[in-house]
Amino acid sequence: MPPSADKRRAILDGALGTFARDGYTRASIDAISAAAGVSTRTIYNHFADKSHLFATVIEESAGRVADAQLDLLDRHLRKVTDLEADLVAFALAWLRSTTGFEDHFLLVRQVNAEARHIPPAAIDAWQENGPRRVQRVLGERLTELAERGLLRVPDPRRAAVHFMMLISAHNPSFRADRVPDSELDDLAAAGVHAFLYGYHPGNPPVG
Amino acid sequence: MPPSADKRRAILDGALGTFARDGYTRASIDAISAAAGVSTRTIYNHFADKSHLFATVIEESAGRVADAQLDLLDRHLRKVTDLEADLVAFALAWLRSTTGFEDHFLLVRQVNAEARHIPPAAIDAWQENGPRRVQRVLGERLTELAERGLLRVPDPRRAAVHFMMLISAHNPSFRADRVPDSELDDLAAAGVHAFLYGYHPGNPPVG
DNA sequence: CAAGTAGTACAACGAGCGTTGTAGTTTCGG
DNA sequence: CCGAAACTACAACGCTCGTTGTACTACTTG
Repeated sequence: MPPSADKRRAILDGALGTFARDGYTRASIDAISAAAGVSTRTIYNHFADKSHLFATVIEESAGRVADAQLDLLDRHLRKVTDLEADLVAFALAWLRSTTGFEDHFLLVRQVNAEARHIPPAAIDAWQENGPRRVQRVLGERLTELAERGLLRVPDPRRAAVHFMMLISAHNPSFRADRVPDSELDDLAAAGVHAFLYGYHPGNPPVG
Repeated sequence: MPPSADKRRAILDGALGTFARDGYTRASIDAISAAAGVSTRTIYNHFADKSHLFATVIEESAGRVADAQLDLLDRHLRKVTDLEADLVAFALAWLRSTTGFEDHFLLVRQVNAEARHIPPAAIDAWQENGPRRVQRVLGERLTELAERGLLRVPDPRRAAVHFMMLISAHNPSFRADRVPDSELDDLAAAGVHAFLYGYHPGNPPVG
């Protein structure tokens, strides 16, 4: 009888929510086991200790989020016909998708806060398995658009980061405060507009 | 003999560093008192409890950082002659100034992670006393530039946020990894260029 | 059906923490 | 120089937590 994959899944799900909401230190093994519907002992049968559980949770969750985002990239930026409209549609889909992964992005903020207390290897596994993968592919799509003459992209990775920051620019210092649904369209449209034309008065050229 | 202002300052300084590095939960009163060179009892003579101490630390620190940033705004964006060069100089000064406030920005990440466990009033006091003040003034400066015909700024607050995000766009998901000094110039220059001209191939207009 | 193992409930441990009380010491204004 | 009160050192309290051991139950597989 091998350790059950179902229990493992339940533990990871419960741990994600608990770590995300309470942070590493505050999240007790008891609380995680309760959230997972599992005994504390079972957690220790699946994971060596709390820190290994945490590292597994963040890497696994980042992988799933990155998969979803890569899917969005594929669906929106493979065939672009109306540059600005398609970028806005993509930005909106991107923003809306974050609603389904709230615990994950909460957890990312926990990682940012706890960085000093997390082994660099775990940080790197998370970054590589998640954000960096997405940034690379977004950079590739932007490069394709540049090759079609629709953009000017001297540094794909930087352009990808600029794009992501602009479309999610709500409150730079406090990511926890939510964007009201009614402002999502504005946020995406303004972000894409700034990404394309900046704030120089000559732009957009034909405006 | 009123409670000593020196001791209060020492407590706030020690608490800032300890909270910033270890987070609210992990930072023990013993560790804070040791960092401050003060007995634990003195902390409780100055502050009601740990949570009030934390709220005071973040608000106070945010105020000092905001003052420094407002100073930079005054020095760089009052008289602009060469738009792009002056913005790059401002961006660089801004980025360099963060080096002197590392503990503060660490603390901000802790607040982002702990948001659910901090009273909304404390969050608001921090936001108002710090980031929002700076965003408003940056918005005003950008508006002045727009009135001189140097920019097109439909929404000052949004433009301010876009500017700040673009010039500090290093790793969106992991703010803890430092920008090497050698890349600061590139970061500022690329951020300002994107802010002015975006990624549309027609820009910059005169090339 | 029989056996072995995953899972559970529960108790126990040692350690750390926030907070308070107390008694002694330092410091500073009058 | 004296007295009030700010400060310190220290012990104690009640609580929580990570982790482990143990004895019992449930399930799956041969």
